Amino acid sequence: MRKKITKRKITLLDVAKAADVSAITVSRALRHPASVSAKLRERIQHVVDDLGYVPDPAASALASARTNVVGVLIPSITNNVFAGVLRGIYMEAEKAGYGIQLGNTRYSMLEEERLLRVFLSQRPAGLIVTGIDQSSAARTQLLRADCPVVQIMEIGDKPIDMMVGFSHRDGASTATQHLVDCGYTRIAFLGARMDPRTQRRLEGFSQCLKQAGLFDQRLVVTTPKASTVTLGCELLSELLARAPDADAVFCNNDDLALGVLFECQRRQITVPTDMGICGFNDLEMMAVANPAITSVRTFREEMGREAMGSLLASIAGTVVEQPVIDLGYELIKRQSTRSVK
Amino acid sequence: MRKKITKRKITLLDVAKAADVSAITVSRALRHPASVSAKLRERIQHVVDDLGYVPDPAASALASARTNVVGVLIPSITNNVFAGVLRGIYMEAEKAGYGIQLGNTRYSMLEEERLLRVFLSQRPAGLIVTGIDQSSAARTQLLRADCPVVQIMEIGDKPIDMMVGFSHRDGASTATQHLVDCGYTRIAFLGARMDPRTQRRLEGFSQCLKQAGLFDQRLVVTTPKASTVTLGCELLSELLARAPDADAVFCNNDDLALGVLFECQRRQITVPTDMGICGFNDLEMMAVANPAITSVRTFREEMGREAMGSLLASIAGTVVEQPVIDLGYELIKRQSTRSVK
DNA sequence: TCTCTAAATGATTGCGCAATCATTTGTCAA
DNA sequence: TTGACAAATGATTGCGCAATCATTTAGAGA
Repeated sequence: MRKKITKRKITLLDVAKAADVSAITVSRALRHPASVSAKLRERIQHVVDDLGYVPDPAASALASARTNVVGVLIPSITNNVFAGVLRGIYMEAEKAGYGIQLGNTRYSMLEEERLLRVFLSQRPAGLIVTGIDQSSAARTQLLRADCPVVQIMEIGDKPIDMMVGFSHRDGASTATQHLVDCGYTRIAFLGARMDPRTQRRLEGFSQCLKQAGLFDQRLVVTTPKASTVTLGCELLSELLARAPDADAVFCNNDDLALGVLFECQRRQITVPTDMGICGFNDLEMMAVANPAITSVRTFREEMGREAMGSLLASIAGTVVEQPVIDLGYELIKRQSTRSVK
Repeated sequence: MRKKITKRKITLLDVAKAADVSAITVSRALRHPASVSAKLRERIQHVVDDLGYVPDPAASALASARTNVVGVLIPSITNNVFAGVLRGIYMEAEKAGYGIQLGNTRYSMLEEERLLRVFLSQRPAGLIVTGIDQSSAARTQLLRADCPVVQIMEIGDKPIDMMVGFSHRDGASTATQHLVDCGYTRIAFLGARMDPRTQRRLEGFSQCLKQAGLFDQRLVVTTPKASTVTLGCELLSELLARAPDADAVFCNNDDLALGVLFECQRRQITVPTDMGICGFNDLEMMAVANPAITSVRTFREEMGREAMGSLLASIAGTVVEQPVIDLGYELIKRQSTRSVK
């Protein structure tokens, strides 16, 4: 299957000879055009185009001890939420000519450590990691890394380097308070996966309800399973079996919320009067469901862009003035929650 | 922000000295354990663990003119369909110790060419590209590439090297025939993005309906916009404005189908009696919608796994016995289509 | 025990580039 | 015109590893 290459590779030296300059001058002309006179730059560029010279990243990496690849560690590649973030990351990376190496930690700290070791051995230009709950070994590796690091999705007190995210606890708390304000009194929490961010959402939920004197542990239904629409149906069924008087649910995320809506439709439970529904992330489809589903909007693509932007600035040597960026969230109230006082 | 590394890097030579063997023996012990005696292998492994030696991929790539990175070109990173494929790709790649470099062509042939040039300059171990409609320049590049290539998502006559996919035309045709068999007579096509695969689905749709004597160009509603649930609502509205008598829709994909269902609910159009709905891909949520939505199931994760599997086999030098793998599809009939004769 | 062959191990070299330091050229003010 | 200094360019070297070829050792058969 493998084809043979017959033609010898065009190297920097070939270009240099053809342009009648030294190899290093060609190298400079391509990497730091400003450091070469305009005349030479033009001549060299012409020869480069002519010969079809393409730099060898491996040789460059070896000589400079630095690649132009940014490592990105996320816990899932099928989760819609990360798709948006990745999109933002790619957009910025591409513009700047950086490549992305993606690692899937599958919500496992051990796997994260392993991938980190692999990635760091490749001398990345920078690293983007998800969340703020790295294992202490991973944290140590990241602190020692000789490249900038951005933690995304969340914000916290002790950034390894930079952070771009928002407070999941506050987002959940705001959403829950909205349900309380609507007059719902038996408000449930449906949670899948239960990763650190979901945990914090549950904290925000619990805190808010305790303050309102409405917290009931029996209304908290969680599972370690991955979140799906189907699972939303199942969790609602479980909730109703346990607590038939539940009158609202705050869902870990929008997949579950949609499943809850579908299950309510099947059970002839009227939304929002018999059951209020609130999701998290505000996926595009939330706005067109029947009824449209209230959700906490998060700025995922922007998060990716900001993360890569900070990283690139740091790689370029700029002192990043704002190492922790809080992108916030926005509660989008729709028909699935309404005042039932 | 950048930290300084003080400790010198541990190299192959350091390990070799500590184990009292030559550097190349250490290299062999790590890459081809079988070619080194068991005794030595063990001694070397011990020293490697002891010193925490990690090979430098850049040096390895330079010396061997080969990386352990597989380039993957997909047209979208937010599209659910590719998320599944990527998952399969990552699973296999990880097991074999290969890294993935992802490129987003954004449905642009020019961008694909550009990314191909970038990727090929990095001496990838293999390439996975989407579809069979590469530009002739891209195709030439791929044919010349000195690494194995897998085309995914579709199958066709002239594989560059290997292919893993299915026939979109046949899938669409089967789904359309099902609608015909149900007794629908004014069957519409809703299509977004209109990439080559969607085009072929439209071809299958048209061909089937022409054969049944039911084809009507006014029932074909397409847009270059990216597919979303919201867009499904809009396209149905457009269809009904144009042809109020439409009694079934075959949707380009499941996002649109869900949007159509939502819009039918809003308009009090009863599914499946007043309107039959069929999607494509069979995303998880199709099964739990109300009514559950008929769809053409595709085997996306398996496609990723098979593609990477073939690639790895080819990289390993195995002669791939089956260069074109047709994974087929499966029509999943649900409540959104029912006999209305 | 000796030869022959295969398996195991080693020495040398170069992959293509950028860092470092050295040198040349150009520019400006006195 | 000259000197001083900055800008532009060049020569050398080594990054860490694997390919190639050479050599040694072990094992089998006679």
